[in-house]
Order: sequence, then C-alpha cells, then structure tokens
Amino acid sequence: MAAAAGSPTLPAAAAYRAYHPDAIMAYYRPYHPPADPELVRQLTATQNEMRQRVRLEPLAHPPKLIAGLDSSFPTPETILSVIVVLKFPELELVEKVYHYGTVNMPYVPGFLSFREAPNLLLAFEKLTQKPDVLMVDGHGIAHPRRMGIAAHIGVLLDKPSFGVAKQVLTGQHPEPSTEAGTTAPLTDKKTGELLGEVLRTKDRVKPVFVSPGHRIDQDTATALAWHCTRGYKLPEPTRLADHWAEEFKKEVR
DNA sequence: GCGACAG
DNA sequence: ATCTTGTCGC
Repeated sequence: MAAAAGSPTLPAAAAYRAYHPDAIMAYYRPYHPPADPELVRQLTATQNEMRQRVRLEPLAHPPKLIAGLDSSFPTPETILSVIVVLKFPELELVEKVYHYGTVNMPYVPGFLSFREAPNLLLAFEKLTQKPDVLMVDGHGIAHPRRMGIAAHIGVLLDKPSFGVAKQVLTGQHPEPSTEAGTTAPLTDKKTGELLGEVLRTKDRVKPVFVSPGHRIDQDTATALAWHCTRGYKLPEPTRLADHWAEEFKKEVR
C-alpha cells in the first residue's frame, strides 16, 4: 500500500467502505498538499479586507435576469469558466458564455476564489446581457472568514450574489426533512451566527447549501434558489452552467 | 492535540 | 475539481 500521504483512489475507497468504514476511509481522506504559509497569510489579509465591503440586504428590485456561474478544469493547468443567464422567473436561457484560461493558483480549502474568480470575471466581461443577481457554485458567507467565492465575486463586481454549494465547508446543521422545499439552518458552532441554509431541493436527495454573498440576504437567497429548482438537485442556473461546461469542454480541446 | 477541509 | 464500474430506485 502506498503511504497515507498519497492521493486517494476513489473506486478502491468505495470498495473498502463497506468492509471497514472508519479506519479505511480515514486513510482515504482527501489529501491537500501543504500551502505556502506566506501566500496563505496574504490571501487571508485580502479576504479580511474584502469582508468589510460585504453588505447583506434585501434586493432593491425583483430580478429579471439571474446568472449561473461554474468552473471546471479540462486539464490540471487549465480552467473553463461558464456563465449562463436565465430569465426570471421563467428560467429561459437567454445567453451563455465561457472563458478558457490558465490556472495560476493551487486549490487550498478556504481560498477557492483566488483560483476561480479571475477566470470567471473574464467570462463575465463577455456577457451582452448583464444579470441582476449571480448564483455561484460554492459558498457565500458560509466560509471561515465569511468570504466564500460567491461573496468574493459579488464584491468585485459590486453585484448581488449568493452561493449554492454541494458540500459543507464550515458550520453545523441539523438534517432538513427529506421532503423537497424544506430547510435547516447552517450555523457557526461557537457563535451561533447564521451562515446559510441547508435546502432540500429534491425528495430524499442530499441537500444543497445556500448562503448570501453580497447585496442580498439569506431569505432572498434561499427563496431564489428554491424558485429556480426544477426537479433536479441543482437549481437551474448552476445546473445549466454545469451542463454547458461539458459542451464547451469539447470546443476547447 | 485532533479533526475538518467549497471546487 | 477529476479519474473510475457497477448498481439501486423512481
């Protein structure tokens, strides 16, 4: 067996899970290479600065256009960012753009935005129709320093934004009921602060995590996410961004 | 000190 | 995120 410091192989992990869940899965826990302490210090300072600019408030006007933002990595050194714009509340696709660039930053938990945001902003510049609100894949303020990628993008563009994530980064929560449309609070264990809401978008399917990013509040973010779901786990904006990423991937290689 | 760790 | 096979359920 390889050293525990190595990167895990998922299929094998799945097989071992049934055999010996705890000990074996601990061995297969996703491994993140150590990040340069000085880099982390600088990025942390930047996030703390940006955090001061975040405003949580209701939308000034109901949105007419909502965007879905998503990034993927066709190769380890390239990034493909996709933005789709949908009419709201009809959810009719009105525009889709992408930008294909190079990766300049490693993935470090808590600093995802510095890896994906630059390329997303380049994609945003290509949009003809500017959306009223952005649904970003990842967290908003449900982040160790309250500056997840949705908040990061929102501040940089000074545009209402919120995050829809598939996995928790920080915070604790009870399980929402198994029925679609139900929610549960995601809170900070120490302070009790509300970080986001766990939203069951589909019956008996693992919920998503909705949190405000910038110039929006929790209730509006959750309501928008729910009004954008059409029988799938992911709300339409991010689901379609995901879908088109697969299509665009064929074009760039 | 030990775990947890978006995409 | 990305690489993978088969499998369970509506």
